[in-house]
Amino acid sequence: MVDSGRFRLSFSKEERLKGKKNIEELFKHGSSFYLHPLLLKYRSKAADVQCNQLLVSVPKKKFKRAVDRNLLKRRIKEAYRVNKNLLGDDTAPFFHIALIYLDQKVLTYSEIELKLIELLKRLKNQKNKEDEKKN
RNA sequence: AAAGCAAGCCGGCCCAUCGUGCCAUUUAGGUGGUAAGGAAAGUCCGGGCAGCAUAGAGCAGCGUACUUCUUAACGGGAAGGUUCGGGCGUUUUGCGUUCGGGCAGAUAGUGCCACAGAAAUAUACCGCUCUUAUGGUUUCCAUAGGAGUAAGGGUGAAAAGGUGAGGUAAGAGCUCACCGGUCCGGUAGUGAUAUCGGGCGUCCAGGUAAACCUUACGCGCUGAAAGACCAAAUAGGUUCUGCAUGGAGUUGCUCGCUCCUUUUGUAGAAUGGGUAGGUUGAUAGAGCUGUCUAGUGAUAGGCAGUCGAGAUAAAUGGUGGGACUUGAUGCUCGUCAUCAAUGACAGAACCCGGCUUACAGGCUUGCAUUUUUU
RNA sequence: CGGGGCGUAGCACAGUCCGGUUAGUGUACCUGGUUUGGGACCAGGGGGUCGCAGGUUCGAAUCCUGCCGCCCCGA
Repeated sequence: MVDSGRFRLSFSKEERLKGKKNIEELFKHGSSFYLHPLLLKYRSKAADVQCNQLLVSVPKKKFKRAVDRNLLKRRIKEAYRVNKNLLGDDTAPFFHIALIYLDQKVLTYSEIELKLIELLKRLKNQKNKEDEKKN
């Protein structure tokens, strides 16, 4: 399942972050990058997960209409789906990731994708550093 | 044909490809099917469903308010009544028609009615009329007082029915006619009411109940985070068993034995509650489509066909191409090319019936206007 | 999903329950005075679709209805 998911650019239920505990832990102890308009929070989870897990959030305060929030979440999830191989191979550690949209306007898909690629590259670098430390 | 008003309906297409939820199938790859709305929205009403409460009735509280009907129910809807306003027709101030807004009770009681005004629920400020006294220029006028008066003036949103005639010192439903009001009776209607006849001038007399209130009717409370079920890890509860231990008795002492509303520790087993988490509730229903019957209609009933999302940190998106609409630009002015808007409002969260609000564009019907053709 | 509250001058608030005088207070702003000048102080002044739209009423910031915006609470 995990391998096929990685090669086929899928984004299935297993790759979504859920559960109150997981999310509270991520927001309490996770590190973060910010690149307008996205805030990326992450926390490495070596042991108990089989793949990276993602959570997307668009604040209700910024977008009152449910249509706008759904559209942005879909665009972000799509951008992650297409570009998630930038995080590298399927070796541990895996991450819990939260993407929070912080702009006031609805940006187009191409704009969001560019920023997300940049963020994923940064996260990859962070992962490599951690590996070096271990070695 | 054009623009306008009203009502109703539709409200986003096609192909390829990469992905998402659910269902089916399959040897685990995969394949097939299916996937938001008319408002899914606001959460303003009403139900279903679930738990708790509950003998019955009343009080309190909340809601509704012309009539009849409709419905599971409603503050929704239908038909009717009445009144006000607009349009049209007739005709002349009535009737008809159409569109829209209202609708229990103000003689059951209480409260309030600022400012202005003499007076705001009761009144004599100015005025009008008669009269007494005094004075004068003795027809008449002035001053002071008494009586009558609600016609006129002025104030105000509002001043004890309107118009006309008679009447009078001046006036007044004081009297009369008409209109309006109210009460009683007849007739028509299920009824709101309508209409006819008669009585009432003590016609008892303002507004406000979206002030308290009265009357009639309705409502138990909570809300899917309801409720039901399964249940890891950790800690702890209860019971049983083993071992160790404390106290009392037996005894001179120890062991042993017996007892303790069984002290404490430890090991094992069983068991209930219950958290994370999961399953269910939860998608075939007051369903949809067609047709027939009943009814003015809302709606009801029969028959036939049909299954159209079921997520839960929450499923519909990305890319490329083509139609279509709109806008801009270009010019060899064509129903051509290029570019842009990827085209309104807006995303199911237990389910229904309504209401309210948002909505680009298109289509249909009706109404009246203008131009062209016959 | 359910419940509650708020919206009044540039800003922070009264007034709303129980309708009626010019919608008031502080601060900010403007003008003048005071001072060598500034601050503080004193005097005067301007500034309001009372969130929007309907309705009830003679009269609405206030009562009723429907919208809009903001904030808070409940797992």
